Amino acid sequence: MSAKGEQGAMGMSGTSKRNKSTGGRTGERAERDFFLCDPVKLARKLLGRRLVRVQADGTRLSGRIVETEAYLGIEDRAAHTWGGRHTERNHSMWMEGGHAYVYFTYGMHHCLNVVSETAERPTACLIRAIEPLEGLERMKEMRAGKVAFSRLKERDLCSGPAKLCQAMGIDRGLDGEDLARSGRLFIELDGAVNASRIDRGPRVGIGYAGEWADKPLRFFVRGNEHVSG
DNA sequence: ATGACGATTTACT
DNA sequence: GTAAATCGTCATA
Repeated sequence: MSAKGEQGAMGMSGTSKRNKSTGGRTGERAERDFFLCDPVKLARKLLGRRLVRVQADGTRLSGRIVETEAYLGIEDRAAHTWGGRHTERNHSMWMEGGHAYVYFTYGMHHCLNVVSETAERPTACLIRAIEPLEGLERMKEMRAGKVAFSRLKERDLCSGPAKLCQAMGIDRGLDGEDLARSGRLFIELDGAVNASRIDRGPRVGIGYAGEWADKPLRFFVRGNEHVSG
């Protein structure tokens, strides 16, 4: 495919330095072509990358993506676009790759997807977990209220699709956001994960999807503490 | 207009 | 381990 933004291009040897909690250096940003591939490829490519959320007051929150799920669109019974469904809620899944699809569920939770492929194919990747890197204190505040502030551990902040949305202040106001252009929500390319460190398994919470429930479309960084479940 | 249902999380036995 | 919370969305009527 395109030369830019492909997997494995980043420094693999131990010399690359990782900037922790204070976000001094900014990484190279994911451009449009990064997202224009099938959702399984994107789910793997997203692992290790940095999800960045810049809040209204300028606070920068970020985390390393460690768990994703691919949703294959019309044929995929577990996908919101199954059978060609195109509704008000899932409209963003019918946008070009690189847009955000944020939906509300269970009457209280939001989940973030990264749309893949072109507008003709309504596919996406669910971001299921990130490892917090920047703005941990702010994330803690955002999460507090549900869980007693003092009892919140780092691994409680973003180890689930709705938790990370709460921690980063992601809701339907960011539905349809273009991650390739937005200043509020985007992906930085530091830290691709080697294929040998990626495990896969069935997707979570879609038992209703018949044969599609068993397909191994969930990807995660093996052994990472922030992976859900 | 209405009823059933979640791509989840938390608290509790 | 199980169950409650809680309401926007969608299919059906």
